[in-house]
Amino acid sequence: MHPQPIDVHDTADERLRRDGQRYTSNRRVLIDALRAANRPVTVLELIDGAPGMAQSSAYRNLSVLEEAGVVRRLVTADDTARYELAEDLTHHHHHLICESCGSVIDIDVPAELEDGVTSFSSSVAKSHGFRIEHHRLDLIGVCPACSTAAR
Amino acid sequence: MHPQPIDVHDTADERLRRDGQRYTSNRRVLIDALRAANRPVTVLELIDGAPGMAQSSAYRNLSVLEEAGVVRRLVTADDTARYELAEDLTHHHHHLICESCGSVIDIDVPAELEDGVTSFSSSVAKSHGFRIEHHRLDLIGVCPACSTAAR
DNA sequence: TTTACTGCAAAGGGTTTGCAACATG
DNA sequence: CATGTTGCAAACCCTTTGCAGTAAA
Repeated sequence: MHPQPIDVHDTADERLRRDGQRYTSNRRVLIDALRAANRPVTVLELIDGAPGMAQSSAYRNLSVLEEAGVVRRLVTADDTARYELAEDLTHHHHHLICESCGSVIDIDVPAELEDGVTSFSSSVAKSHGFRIEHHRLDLIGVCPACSTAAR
Repeated sequence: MHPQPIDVHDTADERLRRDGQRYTSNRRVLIDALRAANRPVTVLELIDGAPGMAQSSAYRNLSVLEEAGVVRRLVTADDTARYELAEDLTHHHHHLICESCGSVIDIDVPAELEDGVTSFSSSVAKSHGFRIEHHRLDLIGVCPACSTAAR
């Protein structure tokens, strides 16, 4: 996929510069937190994990990072936004969502299924005149912790 | 699937009663609007289409209807909730979403692809200890209207 | 005649924005 | 030193809730 391993910070820096933005320490902290999480995290989680960063800075920076294509914003089951690193900095994946507690886990999908989605996608693009940018395949249910807690 | 055609109003009435609720005229209006829309609609759209219904009633009723399994609440790209009739009152389908204007269109997925998702789903259920309730396969891009407007 | 439903208005909670101070190229 | 960035606080918007009155079983 990638000729050589991508350095997330270098890439972030580069993409921000392209937008006339700077790769500040707040932004670096956010990227590190997202990388460490390995799952989509809420803004509140990010703020809690980065004491000293103002809420507004977190929101503003995430928005700038999204604009630069470094992170992706998701809205899943609850109404709070979650962020993850852009797929070209990690890998293509999908999500397993607990509709009880809202937690999200990354999952990988078999190549055959992925291919099926891709070809379906292009046929819909044609029939509906859409330019399709990406797709989203979520499995939604109740996580082990929540089903245990409900007992 | 259904031995005989389901009447949406009868079913709504029945499911509400089961919950100790009544099928009032406000609720009927919402159901009719959802049925006419044939796509997920925002609460604001529903309120606009039902003059005289208080915002709070719309939100409360949609919530009651969701609880009764008559409607489904979605959060797609923008952060506003959208509602549609429950799938067992319509049919299983997926969504084509414009990330520019937020509009949502219902789409049907080929049976083979659907089967692939189902079997993947049960393997994930096993491996992660999740009880999987449903899935979501969205195609996300830019609708014809928005790509034209951008020119 | 009890219980659910309604509209109104106020509160709630995640997110955005105005502004003056700060930091970076 | 010009422009981007920050923190603070206020504003914003969608949604929820308290309450007193109304309607249905």
